[in-house]
Amino acid sequence: MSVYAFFTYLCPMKKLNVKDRIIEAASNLFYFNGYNQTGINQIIAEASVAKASMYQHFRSKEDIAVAYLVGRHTMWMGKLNEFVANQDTSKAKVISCFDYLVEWLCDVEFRGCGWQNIITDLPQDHTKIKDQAILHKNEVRTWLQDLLKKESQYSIEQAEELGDEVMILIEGAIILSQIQKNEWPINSAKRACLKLLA
Amino acid sequence: MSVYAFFTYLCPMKKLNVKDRIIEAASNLFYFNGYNQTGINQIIAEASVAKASMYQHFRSKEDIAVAYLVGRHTMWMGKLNEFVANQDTSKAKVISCFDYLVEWLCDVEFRGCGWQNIITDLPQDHTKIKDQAILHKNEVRTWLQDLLKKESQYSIEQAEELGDEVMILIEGAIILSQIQKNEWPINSAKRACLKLLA
Amino acid sequence: MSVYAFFTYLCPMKKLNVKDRIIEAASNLFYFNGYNQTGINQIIAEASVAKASMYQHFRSKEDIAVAYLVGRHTMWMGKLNEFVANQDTSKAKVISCFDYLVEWLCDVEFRGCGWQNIITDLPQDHTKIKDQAILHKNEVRTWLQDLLKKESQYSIEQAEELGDEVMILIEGAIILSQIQKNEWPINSAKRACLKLLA
Amino acid sequence: MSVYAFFTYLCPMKKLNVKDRIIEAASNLFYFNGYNQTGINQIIAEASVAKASMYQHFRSKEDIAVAYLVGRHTMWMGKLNEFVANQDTSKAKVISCFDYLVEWLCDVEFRGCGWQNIITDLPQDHTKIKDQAILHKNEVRTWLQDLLKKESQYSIEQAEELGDEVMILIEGAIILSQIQKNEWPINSAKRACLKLLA
DNA sequence: CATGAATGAGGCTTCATTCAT
DNA sequence: CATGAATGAAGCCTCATTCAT
Repeated sequence: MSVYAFFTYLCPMKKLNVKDRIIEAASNLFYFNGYNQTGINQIIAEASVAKASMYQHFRSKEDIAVAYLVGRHTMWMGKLNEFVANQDTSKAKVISCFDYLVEWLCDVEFRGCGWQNIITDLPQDHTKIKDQAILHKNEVRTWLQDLLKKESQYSIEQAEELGDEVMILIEGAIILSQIQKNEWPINSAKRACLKLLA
Repeated sequence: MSVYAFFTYLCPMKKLNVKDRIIEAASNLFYFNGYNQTGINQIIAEASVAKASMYQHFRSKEDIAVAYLVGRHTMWMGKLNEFVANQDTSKAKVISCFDYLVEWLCDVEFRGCGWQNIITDLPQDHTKIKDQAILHKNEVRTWLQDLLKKESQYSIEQAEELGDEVMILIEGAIILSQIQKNEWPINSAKRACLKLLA
Repeated sequence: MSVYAFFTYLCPMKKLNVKDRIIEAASNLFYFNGYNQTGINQIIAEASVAKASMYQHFRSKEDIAVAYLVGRHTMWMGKLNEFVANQDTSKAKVISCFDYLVEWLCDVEFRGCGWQNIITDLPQDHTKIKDQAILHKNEVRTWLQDLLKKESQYSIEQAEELGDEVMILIEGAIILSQIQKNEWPINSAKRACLKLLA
Repeated sequence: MSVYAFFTYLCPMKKLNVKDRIIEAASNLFYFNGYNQTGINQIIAEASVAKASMYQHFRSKEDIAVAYLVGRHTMWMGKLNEFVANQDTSKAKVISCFDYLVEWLCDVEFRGCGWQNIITDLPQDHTKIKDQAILHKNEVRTWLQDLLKKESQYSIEQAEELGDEVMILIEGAIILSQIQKNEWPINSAKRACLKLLA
């Protein structure tokens, strides 16, 4: 299965306890099938956990989703940092983000972004989930800006603006490749990124 | 209510018949609340229609969504064309797309793209809806490329590449402004667009 | 298709008018799929008739079923009489009834008796349909008794008793072959009939 | 109420739990009103159970029917064995089956056979119910044959043939008495049985 | 004689959650 | 820490029938 699937990424050696089994099961179901498409019963079946045991650890389905997103953030940022580590310059790291996207999204058959996917069709009151999305996207944004700020080529202001622009290319590439089930949007985004950072 | 809300855009004068009442009610609910958050009962209540009347016109909830997306496409492209009409050059029209985004998305309180929102959390077998999203995005893509091809500044190849890059900026701006509930992503996207088309 | 399927048996040459088209369509659907499994919409679709046209000819679904049963009675008794016509003696005619059952039931893949099938799962108030079943079974009963009364071998009383016994063998053979989807019950019934009429 | 009505036959003393309450309510409704005439809502109302509780115990309405038929089989065979127990010979036991039919069918006002009634008007895909009918009828058939094999009067072959013939008389008597709402078919069947076993 | 839109009642099933054990 | 029974609300959909045209 996809290396981007298992939450096990976070603790690959230990036998998982109940809470982590729930999170892992829910993570794969939420990401690959969707939050609304995933029922509580599916989660406990997949996790081999009793229903009330689950509600002992999580107040609601939304809370499980929050745990899923927290874990996914750690995993996703970890993989990203790993991926760009072998690039020499900050600018090269930023550009190689798009290679990361290709690897990731092809691997998950263009299932798109876990945060984008979950916030688009949610009850009005599921604010905790929406907050997670804001949090995650802000961290990615800052991560990009921080890298570009290390490039003497750009002023602080330029670095921030460029970071935002790259961020938007990333978001657009993810959602468009998901709709089209094709990697061309990621390639186009990389090309645009190269022009902007020139 | 938002000028982008009512399907009535398409036939603003006539008293709506049952089918159109259903589409209008469903359109607003699907767009503003989400496809999964909207029940058949809500739709028929809002449209003041009996349940079986609804199923006389639409085989399933998915089919209503398809009608919604078809109508929304006409509305959205119409508004876009109207908006950019007062620009002199093709390039200016493309750039003013981002002003269109600002007007639209602020008006709907950053509710995002109807097609992006509906395809991210859907049963596997809802292919008709997914096809509508592909269709819509392809039309926007072609629309952008066709405009840029009219600019003698660019070769055919350049126009196509630039069109794709602008497309990605648009998609990224929409989804990111939706998550952040803020227009900065649209402004950043416009800035990036200006650089790319320079 | 099965020669026992089409109601057309009754008027094989003429182009069918609306009423007859409805009866024919309903007949095949009621018999082969079941009364409860058959919807009004299926009937009008199969008959290529508008819904209100149908309600012009029949007050209710039950009334269509009555027309179906009346037609089926004529058809079924007609085929039976045709089948036994080449037998010389009355007793031989009665015995050959079971050959008729084999031909008929194999042809319709052991779909069983139209009257038995329709009266077993019906709203309490569908008395008109139940009456049709009583009528039909009484006619078959009388038909058998009348044949046996022609045999000088039996007294009137004996003929009536034997007729009832044969009737029961026929009913049992039909329903049991339907459950088992096999012709052995018909063969066993014929064997028993031979013993009783000996 | 009829002693043949309540599933309580199986556990007459204990206070019934939810699952058994469902089976009992459904059993009476399915048998006396028919499978198609009985809605889930009626069952849960009669059983005083919440809808979702019901679906915790049974995957579908068909599954409830299977449980009904399994329970009915135990009840029906039990009552039959009880009834014929006081007969001395195997032959007498077989013959007294028809007295059992009279007692039973008069008691239930000629409502007929639960298995015959349920398989005649069923969706194509309800195979589990149809299988139950085959199972039940096979057990009755074997039960008759086994009894007759104990009679030294008959060879094995004769016993099997006679068993089948009696089986058909039983089936015919049940369905015909149901249509006619009268016990004469059972009496005729008994008379025929006496002749065949002579 | 034909049409198809409109209906109210009800069909079966699933949801996330809580409770007693 | 685990269990699974029980729940109310809601899910999507189909029924036979009537109405205005």
